[in-house]
Amino acid sequence: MQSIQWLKRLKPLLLACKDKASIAKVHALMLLTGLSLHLSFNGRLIASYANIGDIVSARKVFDLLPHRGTDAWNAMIIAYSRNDFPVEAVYLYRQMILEGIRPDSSTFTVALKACTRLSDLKTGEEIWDRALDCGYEFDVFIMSSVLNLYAKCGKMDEAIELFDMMPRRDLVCWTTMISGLARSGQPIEAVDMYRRMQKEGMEGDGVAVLGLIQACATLGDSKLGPSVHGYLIRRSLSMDVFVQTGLVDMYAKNGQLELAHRVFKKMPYKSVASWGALISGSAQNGFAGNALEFLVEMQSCGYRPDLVSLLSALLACSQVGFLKLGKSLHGYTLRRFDIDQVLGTAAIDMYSKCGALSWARTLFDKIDSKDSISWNAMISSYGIHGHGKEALSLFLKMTKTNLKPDHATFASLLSAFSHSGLVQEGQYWFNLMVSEYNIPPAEKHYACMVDLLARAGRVEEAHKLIDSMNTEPGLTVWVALLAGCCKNGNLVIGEIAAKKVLELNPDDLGIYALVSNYYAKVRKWDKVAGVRKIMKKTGMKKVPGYSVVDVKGKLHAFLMEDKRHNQYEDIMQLLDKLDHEMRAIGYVPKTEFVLHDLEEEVKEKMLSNHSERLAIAFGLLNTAPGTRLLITKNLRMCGDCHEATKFITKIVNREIVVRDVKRFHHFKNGICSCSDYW
DNA sequence: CCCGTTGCGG
Repeated sequence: MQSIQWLKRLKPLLLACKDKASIAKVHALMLLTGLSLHLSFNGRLIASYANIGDIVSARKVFDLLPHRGTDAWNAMIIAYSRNDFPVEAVYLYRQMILEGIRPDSSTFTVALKACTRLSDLKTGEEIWDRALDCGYEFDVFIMSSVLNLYAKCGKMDEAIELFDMMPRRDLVCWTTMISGLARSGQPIEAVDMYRRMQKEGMEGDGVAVLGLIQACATLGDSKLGPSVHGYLIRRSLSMDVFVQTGLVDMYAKNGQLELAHRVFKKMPYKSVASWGALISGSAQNGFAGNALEFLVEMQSCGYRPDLVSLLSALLACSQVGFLKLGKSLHGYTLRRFDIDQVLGTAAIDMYSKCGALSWARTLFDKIDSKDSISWNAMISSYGIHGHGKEALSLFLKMTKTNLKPDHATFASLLSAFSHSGLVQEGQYWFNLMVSEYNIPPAEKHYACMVDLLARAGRVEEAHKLIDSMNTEPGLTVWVALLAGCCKNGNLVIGEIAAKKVLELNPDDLGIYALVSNYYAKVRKWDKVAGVRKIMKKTGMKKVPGYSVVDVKGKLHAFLMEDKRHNQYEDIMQLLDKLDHEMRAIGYVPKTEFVLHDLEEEVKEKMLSNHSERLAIAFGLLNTAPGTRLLITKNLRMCGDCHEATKFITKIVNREIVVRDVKRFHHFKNGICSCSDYW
């Protein structure tokens, strides 16, 4: 009886222990009074050590116990599970079974959680079978763990089936289903699940609504998100760091960066993940500058950037061609984290997109444990630089390793062929992908092939390939076909492609620009007007085009008609001078690339005001003669600017490298490395 | 009686 009273008195004491010394003091007291023999008390001691992350001491207590009951085993399994040792947790569960200790509901729950962490469906099902044998058929704790196991292992259908069979469901089970659906790419079903829960008389808490928030983040619905946010406020649900970070992530993913920032600024306590959500959201929506500023701000606020934030920052560098910063970030990240494929792959991508293809290759050769993603990144790198042959030889090298080329590898390879106009190779490997590698061609593979054929002038063949598809051809293949028709002009097929593209209601202004260009090319002015009418409707993604030029390791960004720039006058003067010289050697402005109804002369003026031209002129003005220029554009390079740049390299005798959203263009002596396959 | 289950950024 006395020991129970001791237990009651020492329990809060033990829970309040924040360091090893104070736990050890209580431990010593227990040994002195003989309390250590009390089973449940030992469980608490193990838990206390586990709480402060001292797994070694926890295990020492466990090992020294003369009698180990279910509670002690549970405490040790929980200790492993909580401290990120799922393998050990599962191992201990197995040992417990072998030693004939009877597991209880808690044991199964925690062991299942550990399996979920490991994505080990097989062991999980085995544990669940035993739980059923032990009579825990209707235990909601075990059931929610099983639902979560299925959800995390990508078996959402099984989870739904199981969920529907349950006689009683608590809020945690509903929440598991809602966030499981949201994260497995079924956001609409997640929202439906929430509504179904409400209909059955259950109201969600903050955690459940967070599932809804995640659904909105993947749904990309700019109206549903704020309405869920409003619902959260109306019901005055707890807004902890998790929920608030979820909101930041949701707004950021939907491109509503101002709203994301507003929620973020109001957060009383921020976590590293909150910063990460903001940084990655900015980087992924093309706001590279903001992403990098947030990284700096994060550090000055005393937060240490973790791998996720750093990877997002690397992505931002590769978007704007910020080689200098990208390189130092890569170095910094390497020093802090183990070299792994994720970082390696991100860095390969960054180096190659910043124009340092050979550095990318050096890094690639240095990575010890390359996975197929590393190979794919390197193959794509050759592709965007227009080195189709090198991409192929690297691919062949990969087939000699024990890694199998997958659908993504072939997507990289085929796109490399299309950037280099290697039609025969493309057809050969496309066929082999299906017949030898048993990879069913997906939309992206067809898009590459259509692109390859159509741009090479084989528009009919491209159209036939689309007809042969087993699945409904989507937007990307029709856009590829139309782009080919735009280049080579094919009235019948171009008409079909343009119609299909419009039917699919793209939300990207760039695609409408392509349709408009096509109609302009075949002189169907009424259709051009029709497309422009659609473009004027709001609700479409308006990505402002900008170009960035690297001058002595410093970046300078230009928008179209950037008159605020302090060298604007000089830039315009230089462009004027170049314009005259260009015309003298055969340049004719391609005014069809201007999408407004204006006088020809005004259109020509607009062309020479494009951001890429301003960036080139600024670069020419501020670097020594002969210096290679590197320009990065966030959209496709304008066709007229592409033509003009060829002439400029001839006149100024410089190498100009432009990386647009699709690929690299190395301009030299009046020709471009893309052979006009842009 | 308690424990254990669901939730953030790549």
